[in-house]
Amino acid sequence: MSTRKKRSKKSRSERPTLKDLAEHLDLSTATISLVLNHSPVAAAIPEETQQRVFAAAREFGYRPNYIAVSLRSRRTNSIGVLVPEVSDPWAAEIVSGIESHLLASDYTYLLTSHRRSTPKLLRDDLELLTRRAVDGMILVATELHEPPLLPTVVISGHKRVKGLSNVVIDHDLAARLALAHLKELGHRRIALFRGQPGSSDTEDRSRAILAAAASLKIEIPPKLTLQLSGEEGDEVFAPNAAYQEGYAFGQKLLARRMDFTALFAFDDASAIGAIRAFFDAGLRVPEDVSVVGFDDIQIAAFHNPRLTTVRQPLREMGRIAARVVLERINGSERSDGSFVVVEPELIVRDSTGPARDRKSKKDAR
Amino acid sequence: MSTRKKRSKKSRSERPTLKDLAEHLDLSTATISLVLNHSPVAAAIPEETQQRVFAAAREFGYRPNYIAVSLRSRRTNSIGVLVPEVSDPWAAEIVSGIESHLLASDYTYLLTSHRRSTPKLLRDDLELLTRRAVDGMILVATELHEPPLLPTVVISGHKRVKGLSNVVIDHDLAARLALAHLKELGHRRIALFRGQPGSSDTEDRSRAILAAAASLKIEIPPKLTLQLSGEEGDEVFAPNAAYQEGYAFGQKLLARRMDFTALFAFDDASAIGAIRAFFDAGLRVPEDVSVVGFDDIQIAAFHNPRLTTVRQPLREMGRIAARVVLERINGSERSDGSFVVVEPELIVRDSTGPARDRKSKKDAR
DNA sequence: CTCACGTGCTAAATCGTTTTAGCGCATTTC
DNA sequence: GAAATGCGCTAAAACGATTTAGCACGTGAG
Repeated sequence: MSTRKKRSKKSRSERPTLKDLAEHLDLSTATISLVLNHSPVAAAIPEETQQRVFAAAREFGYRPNYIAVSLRSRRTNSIGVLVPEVSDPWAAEIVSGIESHLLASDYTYLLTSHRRSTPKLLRDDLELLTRRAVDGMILVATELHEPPLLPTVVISGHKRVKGLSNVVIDHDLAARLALAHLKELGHRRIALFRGQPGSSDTEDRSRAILAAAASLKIEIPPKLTLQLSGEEGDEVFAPNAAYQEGYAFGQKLLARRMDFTALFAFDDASAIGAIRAFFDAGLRVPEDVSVVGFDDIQIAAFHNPRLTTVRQPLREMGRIAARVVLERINGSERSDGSFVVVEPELIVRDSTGPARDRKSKKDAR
Repeated sequence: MSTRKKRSKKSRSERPTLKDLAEHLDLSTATISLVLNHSPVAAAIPEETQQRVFAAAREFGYRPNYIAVSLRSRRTNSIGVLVPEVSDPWAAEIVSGIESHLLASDYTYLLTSHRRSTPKLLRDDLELLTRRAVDGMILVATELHEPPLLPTVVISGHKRVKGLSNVVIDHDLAARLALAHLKELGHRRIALFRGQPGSSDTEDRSRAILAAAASLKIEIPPKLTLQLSGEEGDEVFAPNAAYQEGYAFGQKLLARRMDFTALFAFDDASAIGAIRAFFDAGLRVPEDVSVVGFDDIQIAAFHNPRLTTVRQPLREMGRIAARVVLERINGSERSDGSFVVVEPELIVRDSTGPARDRKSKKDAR
């Protein structure tokens, strides 16, 4: 191949550019670009020339420089994804769903964790992603208070903000499913873990649970509702915060008068933490206390006891969010302040059982 | 401010460019760039002009266009990170460590999962990242067989390849810690889960374990060693594969003659899966079988029973890997085929206990 | 013969920055 | 009085693509 010689004339190991091809083919870069991109303008170029171009591109292993293309086209084919913490299994599963749709659509994503930091730092994260010129954003469980500058969708957000799309779960249904199940098992007075104040799901879920409890005549006394991350106002975000807090709050619950027969935890992680605390205090689950989680993260089905939980289709939600941002970016989709609502599902496993009657329970401590 | 007027003359909502500033200040873009970047050349420019430039930049909210800077400087300040699967808690924790170092160093990263696909597809992943013009790569538990084109470090890799840096754990120490612990508890014949054939840790860990077993006179019969993902050769990667396989293999183990008193699992996930299988078969852990995991993922301390495991400092390994790529990219670090070795630690919890003697065990089934 | 149109391309602008070479002028040096 | 130096800045090229306007030439119609 004489071409090899020609190529090495310029540079050994660098990737070939359009200019290199142009020189080799004795054509202009314009022509080559037109042909390679199957531009309609290229219709006028005879088949034979086109073949020469394709052949050369193949031979040289030509790949367009992404940066240059981005500069010209003003799009990077990348999405910014902001999660509370990557190593949280719940978030990881959503990210996995986002990823699968994005990569299949020839997009990449930049991931950042805000670690539940202050709103001010959150602005920095958004600023970072914007500076990196992402085409759109997906915010996971993170509330945005002002209209975004880019196509944005938030997963588990509930604010109706202009320019924002939301993917949410039907919390009323979720609450009814879980509480009806507990009621059927005889539970009448239960404890509740509310979410972190920063988490965008917290308010809506609590509201729905309280409403369902009222209509089902289940008591959830304020004394027995604990807000995760609520009291210490900690800036530092421990890696295993979710389990850890469930544990601490399980203990806190036990320290109060133990007149509840079930716990509805904010998520599976805090449920598992609480179960650990109950075990350590000599209680059994579900014999002494029933526990219902939320999310159905992977471990839920393998934990001991297997966790009864309200399943969120996390992966699916990620995929939907990805689809929606791409639609907003590429299409003429209006979807301002739109909501996509997905259905929860109650997965009954082994962490819930018939309620003990109150008196014997008190002895159990 | 008359500037406001001047700005809106050109474009309302677009970000201001150097040219906009230049027009406004009646200077050239060159000068402004020089000043803003504190270039030594700018030393000749009088303090007063510099202040004018800074002030205007602040007022206009000027941010250099990342794409343009990248095109010129031929670096994107981004790293490609390739993991088997994002939602695997083990990988997620490593990613979290990578992220913390990278973001602190003003780098971002592109994450992709290869989902243990074929080597051919893996090439596609690398190709994708290369096309996206990352400055370097971190491969997690993924073997590379040829010298990389970019600064690359692999976590848990063991190939000594030119141009590759490795972050590995001391598997000999890990094996000795775990097996000595089991021996002390009276275990003499144990089962073993080997890793997935694709996982770069598999071989080294197995070798170390077999060596340690030999020197401690512990039997690990081939009949009782199972290779995860080894037999079905499945292309499809289930999300919860790790737990699931542990479960399936726990059952498989029970189906064989149950003449082992302990299981050393390849990782915590398969350990937890196996424990689930043992429970479902009516066995207790650790009373009937002891189980040792590997990794110490977050759930390990909260599982029931709490998992005894060989701790890998996953987050730390991620951070180290990030540090090393950045050194390779920016510095004159040679580090060709270098190895950074981190220390494992045995965390004894509740999934291991004294070995039952053989006969009574057999009855237990 | 002239005009229109089609064919097969290319020149040049553009995206937004960085950076090198150097210009024009004033002052100092010998 | 010529040469050197310093000052304060700028022109222009470069990074690697995309895309619009249009050129030069040939053919066919009227």
